Amino acid sequence: MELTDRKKQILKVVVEEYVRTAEPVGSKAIAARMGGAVSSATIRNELADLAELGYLEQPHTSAGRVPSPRGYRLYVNELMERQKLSLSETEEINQALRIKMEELDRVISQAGRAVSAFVNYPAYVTAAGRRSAAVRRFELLPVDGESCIAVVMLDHGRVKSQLLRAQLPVEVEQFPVLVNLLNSHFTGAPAGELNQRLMQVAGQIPPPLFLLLSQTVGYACDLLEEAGRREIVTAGAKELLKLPEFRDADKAHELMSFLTDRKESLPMPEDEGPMKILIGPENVSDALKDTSVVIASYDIGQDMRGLIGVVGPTRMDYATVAARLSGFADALTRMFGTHTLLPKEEPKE
Amino acid sequence: MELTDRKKQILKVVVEEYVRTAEPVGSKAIAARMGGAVSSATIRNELADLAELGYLEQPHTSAGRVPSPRGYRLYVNELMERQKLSLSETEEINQALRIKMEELDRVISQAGRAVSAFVNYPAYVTAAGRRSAAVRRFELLPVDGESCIAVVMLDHGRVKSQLLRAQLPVEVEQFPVLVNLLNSHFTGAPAGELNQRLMQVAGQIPPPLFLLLSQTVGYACDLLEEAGRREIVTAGAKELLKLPEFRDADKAHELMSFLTDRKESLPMPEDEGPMKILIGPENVSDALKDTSVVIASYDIGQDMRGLIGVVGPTRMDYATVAARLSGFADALTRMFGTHTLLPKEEPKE
DNA sequence: GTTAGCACTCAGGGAAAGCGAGTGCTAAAC
DNA sequence: GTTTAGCACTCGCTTTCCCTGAGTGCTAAC
Repeated sequence: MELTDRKKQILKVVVEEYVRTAEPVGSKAIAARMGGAVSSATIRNELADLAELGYLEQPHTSAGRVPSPRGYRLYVNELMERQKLSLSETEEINQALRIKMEELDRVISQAGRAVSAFVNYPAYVTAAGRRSAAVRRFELLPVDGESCIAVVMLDHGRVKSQLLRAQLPVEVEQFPVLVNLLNSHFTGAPAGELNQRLMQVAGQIPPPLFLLLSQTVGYACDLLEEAGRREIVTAGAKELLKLPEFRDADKAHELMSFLTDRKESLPMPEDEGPMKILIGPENVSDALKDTSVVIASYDIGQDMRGLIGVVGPTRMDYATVAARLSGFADALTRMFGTHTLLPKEEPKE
Repeated sequence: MELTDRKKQILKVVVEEYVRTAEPVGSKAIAARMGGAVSSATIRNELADLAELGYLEQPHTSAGRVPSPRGYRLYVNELMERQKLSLSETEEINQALRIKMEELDRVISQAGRAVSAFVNYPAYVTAAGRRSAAVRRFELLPVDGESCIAVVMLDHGRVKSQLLRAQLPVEVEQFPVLVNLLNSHFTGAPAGELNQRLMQVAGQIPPPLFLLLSQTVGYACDLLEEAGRREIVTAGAKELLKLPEFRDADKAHELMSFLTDRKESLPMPEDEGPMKILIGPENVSDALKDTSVVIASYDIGQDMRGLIGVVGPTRMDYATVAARLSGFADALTRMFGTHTLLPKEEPKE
């Protein structure tokens, strides 16, 4: 038995109708939506074939048909019409991203909320460097005899600073020495190596200075580690409650717990494709076995990359979600391209 | 009719039993829990009195009794036994707060999650200054001819920095001039005044410098505004789904939306008392009319103050929540007292 | 290959019945 | 006056049963 064009057409109608109503779709309804060209009896024959081929399922004998994961997959791969965003939708995205680009974390969490509100499903957002970061430059600003501000400049122009307190007094003249030492020995190296280098210079400088030094390096290590660790922000878990498949509080609770407490297990594809759709059992995590995830990637500067994902029931409006999500990803890429949050790395390096 | 000791005792049992089981409490159960000193018939008479006095309600004729908000209030004010935290609970709190004290925001959001997990209800956390903040000191670190790092030191030793790009080249020798200007004209003032001062010096310095100056001041304004604005973090909304009163998805959704989208309306008492309990209709927001909120405050340094709140059904285990919450608040206060995140303000000022 | 017709299936909804926890009242006991 | 046993009554909840109707699968005719 082969998959004729008409069968595909019917599958498409079933998916779209089921997505809309969340109710199994009957032969009559399909015949109606196909313009009455064929009768419901014909449709029934076709439906039986589609079920046998594994594209449709039947909740029980006397109910309509529901797409199987395989059916959704075919729909997504071949049948789905690529939607374009309307002008007002594009405007909505831009509006949502019209935020002060302060820290990356904030942008990401704001983006998460916005995406979720935009697609009406829970969403998650991440950003991670493609290679490990390193300190580009150190600076120390004396505050008083016992404390100073450590300024650490990372790649991509990210700057962080913190107040340090040396327990022992340090001469102001010593600071340039320390800064020199920091910049000559502790720049350009990955976090793991910094502590080794610290050990190497341990004996060569007086204790008060070393204390400050190690505090600064420790701070830098923290920053690098934090920059390397990808932070995952989830938003809009509450959207689940609007869906009929999650009216059951236990089910909703389970997935929400997953979204908030085990974010790390959310799918984070490494490959570079612009968009990925995981349907039901295609998901690795058990908790996502009967949900679908749509993931788009966006660029942050040259070598950082982020993901936006949307989690929903397998009965998801893939066409709309895909369109909106990729619109969002594009907007983010554009925004990071033009904005000053992460200026281009200096060429002279 | 007066409120005898025995009536109070019965009310206490009703509250505690109802909190435990979420089911209306019957006369027999009460008699049993009071050691069989009186019969259920006697209890019934007392229950009728308590209902008439407004401390109890009856969902329907043939059901047991349920505390009214007034009943809970009496319980909280007079009847509730102040619980002490067990050693393991104290340890659990300390464990949860054993985090790197990086930025205030992170500490707060981590604390929110921890509190929520600890009491099994949604929680929220805030921090706000008691008076408006001001910049204590500026510093500019040249990076190359066109950009520099602005370091802004606020009260309480909070330091923030950002990379600025002047569109026009600036001589390195000019930076100390600029820093002087910044420190002499733009420190100690509230955010609102900074822009006025910027106008005053506008004509007196060359454009490239002024550009950098205004960027720096703008950055400082943002920081001050951000520091003044109290950020509210909510966590653990999903805990609601475990409660029988929120098995209804719509109800849960409504409260969750409130918790995530209209946080600002959560109760934030101004008065200094260490703990506040709002029961059902005592809440101002409609969305909280049949929930209760328990709020504790903690100190951050000398003149910042934070709140932790817990939101739950009126049928809340007030004794335990109150004990755990105040334990948490104490732990936070202690932590901020000893930690270096916000060192004491220098006395010489 | 398509269609009309028809018997069959089965979830969902509503009515009816039974159950049981709990009440309120009365009258007797303390 | 307070407490208690006894008893009739109430009423939400659960179960059962029946009915309805949407939808199917099959067969036979087109």
